[in-house]
Amino acid sequence: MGLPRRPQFTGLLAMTALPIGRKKMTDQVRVRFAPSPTGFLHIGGVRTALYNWLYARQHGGKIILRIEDTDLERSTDEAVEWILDGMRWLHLDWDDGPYRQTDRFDLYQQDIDRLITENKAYRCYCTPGELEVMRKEALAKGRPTKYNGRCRNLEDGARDGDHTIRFKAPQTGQIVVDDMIRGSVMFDETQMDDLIIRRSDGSPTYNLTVVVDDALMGITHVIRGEDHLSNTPRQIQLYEALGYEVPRFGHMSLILGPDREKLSKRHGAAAVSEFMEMGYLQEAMINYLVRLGWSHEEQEIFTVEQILEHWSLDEQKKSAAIFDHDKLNWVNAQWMKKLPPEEIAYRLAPFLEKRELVQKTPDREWLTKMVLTLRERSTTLVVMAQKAEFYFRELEYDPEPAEKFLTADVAPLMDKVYEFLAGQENYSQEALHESIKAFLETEGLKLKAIAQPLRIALTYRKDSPGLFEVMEVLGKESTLARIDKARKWIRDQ
RNA sequence: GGCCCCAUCGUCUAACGGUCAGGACGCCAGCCUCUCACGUUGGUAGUACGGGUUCGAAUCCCGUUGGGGUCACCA
Repeated sequence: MGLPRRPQFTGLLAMTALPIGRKKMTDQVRVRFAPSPTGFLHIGGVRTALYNWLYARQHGGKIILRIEDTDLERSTDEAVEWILDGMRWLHLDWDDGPYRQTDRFDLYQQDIDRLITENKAYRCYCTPGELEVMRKEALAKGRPTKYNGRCRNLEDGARDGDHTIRFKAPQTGQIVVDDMIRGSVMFDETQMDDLIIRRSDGSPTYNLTVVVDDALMGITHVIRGEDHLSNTPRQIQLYEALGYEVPRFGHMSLILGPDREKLSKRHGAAAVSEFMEMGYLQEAMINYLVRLGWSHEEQEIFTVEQILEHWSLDEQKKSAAIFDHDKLNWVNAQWMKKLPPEEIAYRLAPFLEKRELVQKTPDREWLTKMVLTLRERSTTLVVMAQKAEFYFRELEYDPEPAEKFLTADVAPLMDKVYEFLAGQENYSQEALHESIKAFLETEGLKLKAIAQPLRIALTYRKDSPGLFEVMEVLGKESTLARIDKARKWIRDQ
């Protein structure tokens, strides 16, 4: 339909960055969002992106987008698109990237070579099958499942063939993670495993690539989910082995499902795209997500600008939060009313198209008026599109209320109302309200007497927006046609 | 199971060691009203347990319990 379509993504929000805490270029904040393109963009990933974005914008820093696609088996281009779409939908823009790790394999290889040369990594010839056996054995005996070090001190050339590269993890001492959210967390190096840093097919693995990239890209703050906390000491060992500066870490609590387990698809929606399709507003998603684990006074509804002004990473709660759809719905409903109706009309358009409801070529102004009648009773755009249906096409009467209200005894009254409305020219809701009230008074009647029958006639349902608003949006012609149709329906009964 | 993290209403969260433990969602009831909503008023409901420290503990310490995460040639 000829509805105006605006480019989905603008870099506009980048300009809302507060110039607070701006520092010299040398210690400028650099954060990154580094999703792996192995599926849909999880809502938890979105929250990570959001926190990084906020942190960068608050500190006048940069945010880098990096696609971690070293898992050649599971990574897809489609998933990369999903990530970008999600970021754009939420207006989370980035300053650099997207980089893809598959474009940077030679960089990782250089550092792997360096580790081998410096005797900080070694070739491991154990097969997946052998490793599996070792692991099962260890688990059965009830103790640590780490690699037994069989190939750790192999003579050069002692074995040949397929091999992985393992990092020789230091085994003495302790590692302290000074976490921005959790405070200091200590790990014992005896727990550290000799991680595989290069697969037998030559591709580097996650723990190596994150470290190399974060170091090379000058990342100063790593903000990510708590599920990465136990990876952190391993990564710190790698930073040190490679002689790179260790960044600051901040591990945010996870989002849980109602059963208190990590939120996933089986809890219902977990992908951004689903929320988009369910008709949630971008503003509401951001608002809801930021309130999960953080609060400011007794405020519930925040614009991005307000979040930027008040939010702070170190005020973030440490405990995991359960995703509450009811609360999201409420937040969304607030935003449905808060955004300008023209804006809602604009965003509603695709949902109307999906229901094939725009054949009437509605103009923007008309659509806005319609939105005004619907927004108080629509939690999402999908709900609004549903409720809008009667404006666009003729429907079957909802049988129960039709039988109850469209009865022979209201027929004469319907006739009178029809005649009266036929004589009216001003179909603004205010005028209609006044004139009909006055008219009914002369008839010695109350609005109540005719409200429900009229409602069924005009909207086919027993629940609807106010009658006068409906008439205004419908216009004189449709209003009369529908009342007439109801009169005939009554007669045919 | 090892290691790590966490713990205030059902849920999201407030509370410099001194508050009748506050707000929000949900739920219930009243009001508003042409229906449904919106709005509004009120109600329901919580410091996991046990020890300390202290004149005084939701708050600090220890333990228990509970929940979560993580232990891959995934990220």
